[in-house]
Amino acid sequence: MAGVKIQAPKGVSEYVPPRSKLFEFVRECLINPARMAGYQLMELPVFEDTELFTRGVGESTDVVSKEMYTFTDRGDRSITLRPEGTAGAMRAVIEHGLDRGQLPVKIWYSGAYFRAERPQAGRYRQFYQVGIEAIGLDDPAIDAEVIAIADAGFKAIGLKKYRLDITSLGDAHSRAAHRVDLLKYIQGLDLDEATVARAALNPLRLFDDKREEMRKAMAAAPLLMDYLSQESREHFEKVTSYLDALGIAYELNPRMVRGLDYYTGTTFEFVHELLGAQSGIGGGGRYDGLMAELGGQELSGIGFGLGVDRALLAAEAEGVLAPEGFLSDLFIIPLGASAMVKVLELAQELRAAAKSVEIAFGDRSLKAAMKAADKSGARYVIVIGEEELNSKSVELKNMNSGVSVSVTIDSLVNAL
RNA sequence: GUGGACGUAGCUCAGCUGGUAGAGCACCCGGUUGUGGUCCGGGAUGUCGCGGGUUCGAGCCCCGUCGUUCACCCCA
Repeated sequence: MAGVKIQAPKGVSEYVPPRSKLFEFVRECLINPARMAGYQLMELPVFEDTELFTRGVGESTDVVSKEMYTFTDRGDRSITLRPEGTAGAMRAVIEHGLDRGQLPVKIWYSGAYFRAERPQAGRYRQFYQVGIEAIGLDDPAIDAEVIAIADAGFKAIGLKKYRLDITSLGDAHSRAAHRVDLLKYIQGLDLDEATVARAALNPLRLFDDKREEMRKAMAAAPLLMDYLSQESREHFEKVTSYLDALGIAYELNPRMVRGLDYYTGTTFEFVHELLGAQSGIGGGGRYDGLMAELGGQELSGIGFGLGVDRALLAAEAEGVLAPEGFLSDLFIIPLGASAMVKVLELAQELRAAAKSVEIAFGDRSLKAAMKAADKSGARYVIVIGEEELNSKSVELKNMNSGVSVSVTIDSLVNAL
């Protein structure tokens, strides 16, 4: 009778209790620093016009050329499930004219993203990110702040075993000059077909090849850092000096490669030590041409995307537990049908007073209800039956110490 | 997209050279009157991922498929 079992689509990440508690904690940690710095929420669609990504992210990127979930809707429009957040955020900023108001525009967002890749540890087809964008400011101090906000998020989670890689991709002139020399260098190498194809799309990608022989082959390749214009170099030096002042450790990594075409200038990546092949827990950088490319004002911008799934994996690898603040304050056990009404009322009242309350539902034995109270992790438990309804007082039991004290029902709020 | 490993109760796994399945944990009930965590007793649970093949007979062998996982590619 029962049909074939329906499973979640391949490679999606989903979180159910008890692990979802840690997910909630991790995501909150990553969002909060942005709020504390005056960034405001932007709630965006998960699907967009396909062209937004081909134009914004770049057709030469793997993300766009082979990892997008694209479909045609009923109006014959080409729609794509967002593979990243920045392009959509820029589109919304332009569409709502935020770029014509006070600058910088500082926003944060969080949600699901989609990439049709082969799943792997820390790599999912639907995954979660927290991102921020600061638009309309060239000040290197904002670069440092953006990086500091990401770092604060990881620290809030309790992560320790990660490092920050940072580099500068310079401006268009710097990159063009470097590209000529890099291509010349690459032509002198004996490469396989696939690698030649990659080099044609974006020669910088070869710096990221994990194969030992390629690492050796690229060891003497010209570095973009050596081609930076005076202006780019000064900007970058200020960014790093600010990070020094903030006590944020970083590693200059001139071979760092980012997968999205819009990056310019300062770029960075947070890498966790315990994560395996998919070790990047967050990354970002400047995208000084993106706004104009998408039809907006000629404004520079900088932002990041932090991987909630990977940060969670990192937290687990480091033994971080969800804090106790996620447990209930009180667990109420009604005894007998007449007590339930009072219990529902009481719970409503206490919750309105910001106390978290759980109720033992169902007609189960007191012993079973106590066990449920124990497992819920609630701090206190009370039983409400005939006696309590008459006396208007309850035994407030501390589940940790096992000690209980008698308090009136009216004074419960204060006792918790 | 390419390559390797794996797929047995909710979870972690065992299952000898093929003879129609087991453990631990979790879960439920109980250990006499309304208070959990330990202990004791009892209990439910599986189309052995799915489909096909070989065989008298397959969880164990073969093929396919779906999924998981690890790496490459790529990236959060």
